[in-house]
Amino acid sequence: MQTTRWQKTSLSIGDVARRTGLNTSALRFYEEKALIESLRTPGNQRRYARDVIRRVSFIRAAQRVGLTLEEVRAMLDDLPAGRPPTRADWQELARRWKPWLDERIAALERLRDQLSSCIGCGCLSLDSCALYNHGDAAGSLGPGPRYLLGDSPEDLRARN
Amino acid sequence: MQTTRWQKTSLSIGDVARRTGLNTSALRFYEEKALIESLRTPGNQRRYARDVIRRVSFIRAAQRVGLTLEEVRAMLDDLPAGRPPTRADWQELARRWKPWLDERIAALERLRDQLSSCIGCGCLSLDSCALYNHGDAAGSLGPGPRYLLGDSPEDLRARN
DNA sequence: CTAAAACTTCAAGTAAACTTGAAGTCAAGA
DNA sequence: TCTTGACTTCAAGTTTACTTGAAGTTTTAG
Repeated sequence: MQTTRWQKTSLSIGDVARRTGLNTSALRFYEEKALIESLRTPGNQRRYARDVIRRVSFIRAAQRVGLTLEEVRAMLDDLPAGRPPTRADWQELARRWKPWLDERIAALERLRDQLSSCIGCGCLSLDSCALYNHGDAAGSLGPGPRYLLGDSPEDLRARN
Repeated sequence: MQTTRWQKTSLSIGDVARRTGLNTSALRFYEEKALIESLRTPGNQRRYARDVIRRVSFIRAAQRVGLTLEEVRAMLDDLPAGRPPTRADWQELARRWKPWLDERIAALERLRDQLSSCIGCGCLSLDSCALYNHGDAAGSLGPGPRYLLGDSPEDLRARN
């Protein structure tokens, strides 16, 4: 474990793990998936540029709102290759991301409102109920678990 | 394939699949996970009560906002056993669910605002930046993919 | 009554996002 | 110098939520 003396120019995988809260195995996995990159020491150990922290943090933030790693990779591909991204580069990325996030929020709000008005409605004509419209955009998300940030129902129940 | 003559009292697995938009295999899987239940014909085929449609729709809706099947099962366990749930039962469930959904929406909004103000800030003191606070509640969600409803970044880019 | 459609079980496969373990190499402090 | 701790690769395992396929049975329409 290296102690920060002045300003380190390169970080070991353990350094990055500590600063991002991720496991080293996750970082190697991300590299394998071309989400991050590294140089090697003569002894074949990874050394990361400082901006990898920002990059990893972005990845995690994106995951939290429901993006897959593939989707995140696609977004990160828009960042310039070869040179470390500037503030403007990140801003551009954020700008592109925001409407997507806004849509996501809107969809969640729609669903909440639907549920409030529909789940309790007791309607017997199932066909007219928004809950039963399975033909909408969110129909087939594919396999695998999907969850977001926040509490589980258990947490909520425990709280009352 | 049975044609609805008057009002059927029990539904085959194919009926339920058609009405919910799910695959029959998914319905068997849900039953295995105790999310739904069925009776059997003398020939060992499944027959569902009509309220299974509502139940399945609820499951899908909950999944869309990010609940795991386990979490959904926990919520459904609050419904009365033995008798078909009444309108009041569903209302109660919706009531319990709403604040959770609201929290979720709020968290998404917080994240959006953080990103708008933070990603583009170019701050060099990483420690003070919200993006870099990996110690928050959403830190460890475990393995597996997580995604929600909505467009992928590709969709958004294609649209402009 | 018979053929086809729909159903049954069970085992195995898939995808995403990692983790774990084995077996060995590198780096840093005493 | 030596001994840890940190690192390396690679293969295999884990979880969630299903799907697919094989091999056989039931139901239903004609």
